[in-house]
Amino acid sequence: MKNTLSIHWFRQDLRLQDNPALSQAAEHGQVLPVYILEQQTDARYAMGAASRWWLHHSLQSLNNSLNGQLHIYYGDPEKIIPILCRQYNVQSVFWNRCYEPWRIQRDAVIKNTLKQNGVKAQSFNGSLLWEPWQVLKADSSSYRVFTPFFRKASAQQPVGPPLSLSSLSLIDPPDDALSIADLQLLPEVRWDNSLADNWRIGEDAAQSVLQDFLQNGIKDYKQGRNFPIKKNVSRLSPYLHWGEISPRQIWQRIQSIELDDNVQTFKSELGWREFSYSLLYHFPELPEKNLQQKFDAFPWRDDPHYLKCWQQGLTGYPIVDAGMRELWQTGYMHNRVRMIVGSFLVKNLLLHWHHGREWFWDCLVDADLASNSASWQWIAGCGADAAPYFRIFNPVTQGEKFDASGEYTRRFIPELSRLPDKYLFKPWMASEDVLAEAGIRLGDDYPLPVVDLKASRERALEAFKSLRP
DNA sequence: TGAAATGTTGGGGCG
DNA sequence: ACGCCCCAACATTTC
Repeated sequence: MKNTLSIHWFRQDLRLQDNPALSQAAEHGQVLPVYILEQQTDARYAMGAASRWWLHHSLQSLNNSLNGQLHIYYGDPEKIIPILCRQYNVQSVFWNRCYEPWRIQRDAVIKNTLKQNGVKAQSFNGSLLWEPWQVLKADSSSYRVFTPFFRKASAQQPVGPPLSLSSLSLIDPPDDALSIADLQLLPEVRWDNSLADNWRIGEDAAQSVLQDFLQNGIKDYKQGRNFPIKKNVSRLSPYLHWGEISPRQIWQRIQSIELDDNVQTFKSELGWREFSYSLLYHFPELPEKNLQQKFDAFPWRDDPHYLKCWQQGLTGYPIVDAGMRELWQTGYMHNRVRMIVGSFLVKNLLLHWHHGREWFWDCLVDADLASNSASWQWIAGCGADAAPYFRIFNPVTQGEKFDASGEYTRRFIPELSRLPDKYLFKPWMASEDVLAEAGIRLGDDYPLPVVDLKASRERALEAFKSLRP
């Protein structure tokens, strides 16, 4: 082994296996493994509370895998990394690329600084199957429609095999180094117990979640993924976001399974993640600006009461409220239900998709700038390849169709647990007798509908019509 | 990766 | 037997 020292700068790649930058650092010699909690001045990009909670545990797990030798810092990487390089006489700095616009700019500055200081700086692809500049149309412009994007991407040279890490020779952190606890990532008011019940965090956990999905979930993925009570979704999104698993590791494992409709559908879901990153890269304003400009004139309402009802799961529509409470309690929401609550916020309540983006950003353990922004634009109808605006989900029908047994809804809305299936998704239709029998006083134990479905649907369609010239 | 309105068809009850 | 109506079931159109 050569007698050199490299920094591996951990970011959204909190794993040891299939980590291109880390493997490279390890091959160069000794490694200084660094995590920097960034001082984020732009509130739009500051981590949400659920993300901070996950990060705390993910760092714990990573630090354990590194024999407690992870170097923890807090502050501005532009300053910290050059200082570390001088302090430890570091020859090279390696990291895996991130694609948030502010990070792309910032990383470029750091790379320049390091090169000027005579330090080698090199970045790698550790988070995507295809980087945004690798999937372009014939005229070098980027795709705005998913299907051709995914077709083009899939036709590219096959995703390479994951890298393995042979041996790591690490540098001990100094005695006065920060601990993970010093980062104060956990909430002061300890609301996180219900999150902890739902997740195992870290690289090993990610592999076992994948293993379980491949053994059980994927068999009926195409159909089963629509039913929030079934265990057909992978729940890999937070692990992917934090890089506890790489998409390449998942892709490779899938290749060994017989390619049927279920596998194809799951692959295309990984494709949607890639598509979101491509959109964010080529349209850096994706988190803010409507991709379809005509939506700039959309007459959104401003109604804090509506918003609060939605956030707290008190809209009076059980499938919507169940989803919002699942989000609050577990840091996650089943994808089908995300579409239902999204449609409800943007269409029935006529509130700006930015409100949904912000709430999800704060509550989701898989909060991801690319996926979150692209998905809210999709459901709002203003995005790329979006759901047409007039596609408005009916929360009663959706509940009856996708949670027919009511198990999901009753799990998160226990006050409705004794209401018969027939009225579970429309409690306001139940007679006084039925409600009394179920022990429910509507408007008291559970809210009356915050808006009328038919009227709010028509209001949304009117609002949409106003955009047409 | 909708839902509602509207249109069409065909079986069966009934005068 | 026949026409008429009703309506479920399905298909198409519209938002």
